[in-house]
Amino acid sequence: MPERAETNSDDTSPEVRTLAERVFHQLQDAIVRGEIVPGSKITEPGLSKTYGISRGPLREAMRRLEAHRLIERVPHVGARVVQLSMKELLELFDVREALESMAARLAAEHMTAEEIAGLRNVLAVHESQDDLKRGEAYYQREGDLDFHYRIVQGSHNKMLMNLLCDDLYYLVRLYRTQFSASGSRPQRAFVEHHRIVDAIEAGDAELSELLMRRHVSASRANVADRYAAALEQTSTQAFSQTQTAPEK
Amino acid sequence: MPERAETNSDDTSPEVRTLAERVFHQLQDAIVRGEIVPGSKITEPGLSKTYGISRGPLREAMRRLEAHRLIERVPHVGARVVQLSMKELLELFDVREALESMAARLAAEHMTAEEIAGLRNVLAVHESQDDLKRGEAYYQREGDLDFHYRIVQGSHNKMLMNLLCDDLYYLVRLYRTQFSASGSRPQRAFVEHHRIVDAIEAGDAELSELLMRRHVSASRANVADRYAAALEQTSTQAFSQTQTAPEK
DNA sequence: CAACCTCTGATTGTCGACAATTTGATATGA
DNA sequence: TCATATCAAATTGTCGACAATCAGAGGTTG
Repeated sequence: MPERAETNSDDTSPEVRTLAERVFHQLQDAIVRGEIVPGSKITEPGLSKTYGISRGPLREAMRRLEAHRLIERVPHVGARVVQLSMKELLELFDVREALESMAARLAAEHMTAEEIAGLRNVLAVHESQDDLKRGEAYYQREGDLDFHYRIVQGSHNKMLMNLLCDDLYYLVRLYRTQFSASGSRPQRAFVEHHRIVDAIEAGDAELSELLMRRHVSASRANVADRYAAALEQTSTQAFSQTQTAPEK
Repeated sequence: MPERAETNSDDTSPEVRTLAERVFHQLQDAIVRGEIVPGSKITEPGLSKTYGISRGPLREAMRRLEAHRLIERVPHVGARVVQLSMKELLELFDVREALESMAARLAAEHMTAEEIAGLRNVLAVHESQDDLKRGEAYYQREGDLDFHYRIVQGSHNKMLMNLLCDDLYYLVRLYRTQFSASGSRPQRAFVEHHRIVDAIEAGDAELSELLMRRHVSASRANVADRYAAALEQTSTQAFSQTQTAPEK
């Protein structure tokens, strides 16, 4: 539970001792949650006024957002929030498949008993919420990432953790708000999660890797299928936007 | 050949229209080449004077270097050039194994005839230099990366390209200057390179992935073995530094 | 009417100065 | 001698102002 530090609305959180840090996290949250509409242009004077800080720290925060691929900057022109195309989304899934399968393999080798217990606990929470039948949204939105988070942590590979947790997962969350449709194959994904934990607990590195690879791959295929179906009946309801022109 | 834009000693290169951009690339090169000694502290006034720019753009460049994991910053304290430990180096190899095997798989599916021809040409250049028996240094240092570069490009996955070429490969080069010893298994790696290209040309995605995975894994094992051997005879000559205390 | 040019407004890039914090040294005391 | 407290120098964080550049409105010309 104390993993991610979110909804830290303001002031002196543990690691936010500088204005640039704080506004970086605030902007990151705002973008991931869709509060700043994807594709829209963001100007330095505007943000400077909104967050009540000077342009100096703001520019540093934007540089970090750019490095995390949450905004795109063009010299002398400006910056705008990224807008993932379906192509880029599928690319993201390929990277996740490679990285997370490796993470699962390493997790099977290095995860401690406590970490495995915590992982099982996450599954239990999901199960209870799934029984309530209304947890689907939460399950797919944040709970699913909790599961993947813990496995990456269990790999005990700091570089892997940085890549997945600090870079890619924010993009995943951004996608989930951009394409309003959630993955929506809860029960199947749920079973897969259990199988993966079983393999990790058994210390079966190869199986863990294989199952995680299939899990991500299936998720990717699901998204691709739904997209194709939505394209068929051009009444694009499920996928709110596909390639809408950048506004303003 | 026009791939990487290096040795752009100064001024108006194609994409370097701002001071922050330029000093970023200059610092990146200086760090990767070891001109700035790893672990040493770098101060803003110092760099500001060295490169003749104000601290504003300099700080933005440093933020980018931080995002690329080439320097480490502590708020209110300062920044220092990263110093890879053997543990981190092995972690880097695990990430490369995951990412590059995926890249090889995608390359087998998407690489064009021209790209494959270019790849074969790279191998030919390596071969001729290997015949000269003195190309070992080049082969292991830059030529090897050329090969991997092209395969990643051939994956046609922009996200993968960004991760590997913009982030990890600079770390790889940094490691090669830090641990002065080169990988040094040229002939074997050379054969493996050929096998991989064969598989890609045949469009065999699974085989390409497997061979690349083994290739990176073998490289990792080689480094680990050499390190263990160097540790045995504590006269650490091959590995210049293992965990030297940060200086100054 | 369309294409091109000009100019204005706004935004980005850069700089120097001031405030806040840390680090290391010096001095003081037990 | 060791530990602690104080202080000064340097470095980092932040700000406001100026210069350079771009996007769009409006007018001109073919």
